[in-house]
Amino acid sequence: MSRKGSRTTVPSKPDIRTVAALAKVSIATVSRTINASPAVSQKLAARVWQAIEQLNYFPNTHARSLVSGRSRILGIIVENITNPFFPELISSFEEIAVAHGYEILVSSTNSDADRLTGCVRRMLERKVEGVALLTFGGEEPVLDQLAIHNMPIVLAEFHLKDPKVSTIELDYSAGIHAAVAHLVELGHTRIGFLAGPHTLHSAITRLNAFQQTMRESNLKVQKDWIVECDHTLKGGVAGFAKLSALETRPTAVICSNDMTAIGVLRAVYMAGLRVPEDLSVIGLDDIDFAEFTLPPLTSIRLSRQELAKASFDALRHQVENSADPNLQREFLVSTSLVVRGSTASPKTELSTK
Amino acid sequence: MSRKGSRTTVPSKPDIRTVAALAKVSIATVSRTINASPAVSQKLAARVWQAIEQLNYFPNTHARSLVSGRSRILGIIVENITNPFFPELISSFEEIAVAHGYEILVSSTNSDADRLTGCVRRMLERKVEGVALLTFGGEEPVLDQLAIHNMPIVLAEFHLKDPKVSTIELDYSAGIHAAVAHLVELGHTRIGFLAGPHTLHSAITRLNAFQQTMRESNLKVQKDWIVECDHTLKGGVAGFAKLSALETRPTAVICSNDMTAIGVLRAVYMAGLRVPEDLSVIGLDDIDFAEFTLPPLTSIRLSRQELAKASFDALRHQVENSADPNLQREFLVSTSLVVRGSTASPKTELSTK
DNA sequence: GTGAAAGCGCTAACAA
DNA sequence: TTGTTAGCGCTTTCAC
Repeated sequence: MSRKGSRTTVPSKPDIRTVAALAKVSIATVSRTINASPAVSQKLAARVWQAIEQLNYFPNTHARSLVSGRSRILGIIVENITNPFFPELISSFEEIAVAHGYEILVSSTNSDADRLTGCVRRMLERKVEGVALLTFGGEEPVLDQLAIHNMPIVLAEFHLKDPKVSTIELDYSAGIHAAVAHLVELGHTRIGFLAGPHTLHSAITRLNAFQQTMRESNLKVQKDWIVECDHTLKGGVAGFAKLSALETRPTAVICSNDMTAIGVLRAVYMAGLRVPEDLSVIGLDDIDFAEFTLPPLTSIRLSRQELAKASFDALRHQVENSADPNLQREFLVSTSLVVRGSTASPKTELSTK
Repeated sequence: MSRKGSRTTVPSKPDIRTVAALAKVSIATVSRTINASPAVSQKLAARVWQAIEQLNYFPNTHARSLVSGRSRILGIIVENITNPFFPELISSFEEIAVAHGYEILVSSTNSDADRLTGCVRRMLERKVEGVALLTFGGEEPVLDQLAIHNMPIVLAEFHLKDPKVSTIELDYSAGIHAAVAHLVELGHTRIGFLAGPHTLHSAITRLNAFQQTMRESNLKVQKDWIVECDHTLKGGVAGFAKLSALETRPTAVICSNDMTAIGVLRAVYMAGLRVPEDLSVIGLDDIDFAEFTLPPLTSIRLSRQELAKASFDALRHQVENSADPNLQREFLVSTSLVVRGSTASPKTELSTK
């Protein structure tokens, strides 16, 4: 059977040997040209490129991956693509990856362990070269699976003594410090915290950073001023409901993420109260939306660009230096406060209630 | 050279022949078992599955794709992943695709022709089996490229006489009719429209649907009540600025998408005015956020689930029935009005100004 | 029902 | 420098 079984002369999908034939060189030379091997003479390279143009040829990545063992695909698994924080993160990650010749495979787990397992499985099947596990929690079930396959991974806020695992540490203290200081300066002493789900590392770290900061600032935080929400808009609404049922309420609240904060904004409004007059609220993440809420949300900024860049760099380092004995790396992404309109001095009558 | 070059006995990546050896069958039988070919006896199939479990084996998709010519990857290209409409759409699409054994490749073009070209190129290289081009405009430059490769595609609001191209028609009239009727009922007669960029099909269709509806409702729309924005939050702010500079202003405005509407909400607030008292605003898309804006946004719902499902179905139909002479299909996704708090009767003094 | 063997399109030795 | 060739891991005839 002949290799090229096309029945017509229609511009059928060109093949490396179609190119070779047209350029009158061997397929090896075509391969070398494509891969920018220095061992090709200018003359032949030119002929090859011309043939490539003419045929509108491009290599089959599956064949390439199969033989080279390298797919040039990176996986990125996020917690919830519906939280704008993540699309912004993915967008940055994609941009950097594509610029470096990598393709990305995106998946969202919605904090569902089964979905996560499925994602990882599919990524393993597709032979991704590394995975950025940006779920901020719940990654334990797949860690072994990934380790078996010796897969480079990067985790946020989760340390592992494995040379293939890099960590991105998020330093919330700077931002949270600034947030508390900002509130104190405005005259607040009763500051609450709407936490994220305790299953998320990020939620715990954020809460801890808050408590630590409050201690350092000699501010007491009443137990019921800390309420666990779920990082969603609805969760913020529910969180505020709990807070407003209290005898002594906080005059300001810091939220574990912006979605929660936006939910609070909404709930306060529905309760006939006003932000920031009746309650100051501060978010965390500083998603693009934060600037467009009513009132504009004061938020602790966590740079998606930095996080994406750190993730990519960690992965790339591991992928491209797999000989290096000490691959594990640690990155630090910091936070800072962006003051907008959702914070103000507490009303006197309320603050003494 | 021996085929299995592993230097150790460490659980190295199992291969189809590792499985075959362990199950004491041929690799063909393993392949048949995996692919659920009926021509395998229960007995052998059981042995094979056991070996697969034991080795924690799964097939190499690149090898599979290479030989079968099918990658089981679908591409989805959206306009702007930063607009929550799209993550919601992608999320649905992914869910459906994964449930049917497909992987997806996501890309966002940001309405940049070069980026689009790059996306398509990469998808072609990865041998996707179909592409959902949900950019709502600007897809012309890549249509030929895709046609050359005989790629099944699905387009929104853009018809093409090509058997490999399906179209999803979005019926805005239902929703826009309802929106205008709602405003009229509230007493509005001066209704403006903040359009999307004229480079987007969806923007044009939406504007046309609005104008048509206004005509049918015997409502005059002043030329400068229609202002072109860009479907972003900032664009909405800018759009309102233009509107408020007018001599005679509309008392209500329908926006081409929710992002624009949310921008308007913000701009009105900054101008010291109020929604809906001073201006009624209606969005389009009904993204999840719409329910959480202040006031909650009245919006024309465009179901992401329906759109995702129609896109997937169109693609799947074409991919799996490529013998069918009449592959081209057309889907219709409808819209409906969701009334919330951003619309009310116009203030008398303003409406007579 | 099962197996042997021929490639899918490409890269990377190895030869020349 | 360039070409020849042996596979990468799998599916799929074609014999048995």
